[in-house]
Amino acid sequence: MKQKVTLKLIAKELDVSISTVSKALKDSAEISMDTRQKVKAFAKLYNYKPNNIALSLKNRKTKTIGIIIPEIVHHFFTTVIGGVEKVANEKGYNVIICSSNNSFDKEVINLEMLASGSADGFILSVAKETQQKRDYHHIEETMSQGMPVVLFDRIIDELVCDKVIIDDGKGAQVATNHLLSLGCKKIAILTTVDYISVGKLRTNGYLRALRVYDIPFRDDYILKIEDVDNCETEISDFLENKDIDAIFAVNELFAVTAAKILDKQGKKIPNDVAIVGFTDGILSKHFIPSLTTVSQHGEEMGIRSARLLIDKLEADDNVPEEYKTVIIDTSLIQRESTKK
Amino acid sequence: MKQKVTLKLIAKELDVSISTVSKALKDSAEISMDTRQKVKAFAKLYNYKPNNIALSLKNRKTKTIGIIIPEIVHHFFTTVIGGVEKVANEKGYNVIICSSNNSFDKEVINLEMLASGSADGFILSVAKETQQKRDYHHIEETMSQGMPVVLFDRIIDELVCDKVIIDDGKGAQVATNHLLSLGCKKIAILTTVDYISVGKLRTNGYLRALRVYDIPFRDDYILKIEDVDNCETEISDFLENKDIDAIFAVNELFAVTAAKILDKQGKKIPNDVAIVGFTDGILSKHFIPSLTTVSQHGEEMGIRSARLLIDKLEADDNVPEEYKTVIIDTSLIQRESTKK
DNA sequence: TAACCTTACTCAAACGTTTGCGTGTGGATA
DNA sequence: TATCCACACGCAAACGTTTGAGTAAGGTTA
Repeated sequence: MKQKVTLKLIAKELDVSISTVSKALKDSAEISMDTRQKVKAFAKLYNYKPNNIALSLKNRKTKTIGIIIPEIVHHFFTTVIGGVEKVANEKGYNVIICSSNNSFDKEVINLEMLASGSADGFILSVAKETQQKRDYHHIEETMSQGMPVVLFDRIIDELVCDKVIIDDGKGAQVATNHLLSLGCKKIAILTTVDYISVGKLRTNGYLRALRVYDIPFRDDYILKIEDVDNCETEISDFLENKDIDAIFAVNELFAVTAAKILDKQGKKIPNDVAIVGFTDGILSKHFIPSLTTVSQHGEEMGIRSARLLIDKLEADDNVPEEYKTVIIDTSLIQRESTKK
Repeated sequence: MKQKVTLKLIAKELDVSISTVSKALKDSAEISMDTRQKVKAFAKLYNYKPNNIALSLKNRKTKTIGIIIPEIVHHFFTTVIGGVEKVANEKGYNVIICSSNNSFDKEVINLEMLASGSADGFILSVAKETQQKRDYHHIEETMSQGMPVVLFDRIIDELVCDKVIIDDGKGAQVATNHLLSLGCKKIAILTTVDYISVGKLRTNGYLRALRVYDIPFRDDYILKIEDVDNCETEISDFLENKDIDAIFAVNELFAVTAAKILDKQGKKIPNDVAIVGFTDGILSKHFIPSLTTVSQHGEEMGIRSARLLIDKLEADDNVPEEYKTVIIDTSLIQRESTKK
C-alpha cells in the first residue's frame, strides 16, 4: 500500500515548506518561477491530488449535494437523479444518493449522516412513512442549521423551503379530459390511499374533470390501493364485472396491471376500455398496446431542483431568503391505449 | 443561520476544555460524573453531532463506499445498489453513488474525485467506453494507492482485484437449452457488439448450447446490435422474413423490442416464436406475454460485492492479499413467452 | 553605511476531532 | 509538615489544506 502523496510529503522531498508547495501549485507570485516548476513537476510525477476531506474541513463546505429518495429501484426517481447530476457536474458539485426505502427512520438517519459534514444541501422526496407520520423535525432541524433543502415530487406543504413539483391535479385533469373527449363516460380511477400527497392530488384532478363535463362521480369507480406490492389482487377484484369504458391510473404499475387483467378478461384496449397512466416510464412505452400517459419530466425536475439548491448554496448571505415553488408542466403522451 | 454546534462551542459555554467535552461525551473515566452529565445534557439539548469530515480527516477513513455504475436509470444496476446499501448500512457504511453515463472521462473524473478523500473503497462496473478503450489506468492507480476495488458485472479480466459476476455463458447456455428442449431448432440471438464483455460471453453460451445439441449455428441467426438506442430498426430489419422459431436476447430491451416487432408481424408468442431474455426486470415481468428470462440476481451481486469490499477495508494489514471472484448463479425464470 | 525595498520564502493559525501525557489541587498517609 | 497518590482536567499534536503575516538575504538608494 503506497501512501498517499500530500503537500507535506512533497515539501519534505523538495526540502521546502508545506506552504511553499501549496502556493507553488497555485501559481502564487510569491514563489519563484524555478521553485514553482520544480514543485509542479514533482506533483505531476507523483500524481498529487488535494485531499477533499481536508479541503472540506477548511472551507466548511463539501461541494456535495445530498439526494434522498424513497426508492432507488424506481424509474422516475432515477431520471430525477439524472437531471440533478447533469447540473451538479456542470457546476462542480458531487452528488451523494441515499435511499430511505420509504422508511421514516432511515430517512432520519440518512439526513443526519449527510448533514453532519457530508453534504452542503439536500434535494429530497419524502418517504411514504414520513408523509403518514407527519413528523418533519429532521428536515426542519437540517434547515435551521443553515443547510438548504429542496423538496420535490412528494413534498410537504408546511415546510418553508424551495419546492419542485408538477401540477398533479392538472395533469390528472388533462388525462381525464382526454378520456372524456374520446367519448368515455364510465371512467374508473386507480389511485393510492389519501396520505400520499400526489395520489390525492391526482384523484382531485380526476374529480374536477368529471365535474366540468357534468358527469357525476361514482364511488364504485374509485379504487384506493393500500398495498402497492399486492395491487394485482385489489385491482382484479375491483374490475370484476365492472361496467367501465376507461381507466385512469395514478402510476405506471397500476396502469399495466389493469391492462393485464383486462387482457385476461378478454377485453380489448383501447376499444373496450381505454387506459391512461401516470409517469412516462419504460413500462408504458414498451407495453402492448403502448400506454398513453402523463409525463412528469423527471429529468427536468432534477435539473430545476439542482439549480434551486445551488443558487441557495452560492447566494450571498445578506440577500433576504426567498423560497420558490417551481411547477413543471406535465404533458400527455398519447399512445395506443387511447387510440380510437 | 444558526451556527453548527461543535466541541469548541460546548467547551466555551460550559467553561471547560475541548478535550474534556470530547472525553465526557465518550464517557471517559477521566472525567467526573458531574461534568460528564452536564456535558451530555448540553450536547443533547443543542443536538450536537460530531462532524464527519473532521472525523474522516483524523481517522484517515471515511466509512463510505463509492459505487460507480454505467447508468443510473437502469433497473439491474439499481437493484445492485439496493444490495450494496443493505450490507453497507448494516456495517455502518455510507454509500455514494456516481454514474459514469458510460463515458470513460466521466468514469475517470468520478473515480478520482471519490478517491481523493470521499470514499474508502469502490464497487464498480465499468463504462462501455472504458471496455472499448481498454484503458484502465485510473482503476489501477486507485488500487495502487491502497484503496480496494470490487468489480461487478462488467469486469476487466486483466485487473487483479475482487470480482463479482454471474456466469454469463452458462446462463445463456441454460436459456438456449430451454428453447432447444421445447423443440425449437431455428433459434436467433440478439446480442451486443463484441467489446461488451457480457454480450460476448452470452453469445458464446448460446453457441455452446447449439453445439451440444448438434445444431449448426447460422450466421444469419446472429444479430450484433451496435446502437442500443436505435435497436428497433436493427431488429426489425433482421427479423424481416426470417424463418425462426425462437429468439434468445441478451437483455430485456432487445427481448421486448423483438416481441413487439413479432406482434406487428402477426406472429404469436410463444407458439410461432418463443422468446427468452436476460435480466429479470419489470419489463419482462409485466409484458404480455410475460417473458421467460435469465435472472442475474442483482441484489445478491450487490450484497456479495459489498461484503468483499468491507472485508478488505477491515482486514488486518498484515494478512496477505487474496482476491476472490464470486460467481453468482443465474436462474431461469419461466414465463409465458416459452410456454408450449 | 544606514535605511529601505524586493524577493522568496517560512510560520502559525484555522477547520473539528481524538488521545496520550502533563499538571494542579486536594486529601490521605507517614 | 513533607510526601505521595488519585482525581479531574488541560495541553498539544495530529489529520491535510490554505493564507495572511512575519522574516531573512540581498540589492538599491541617499
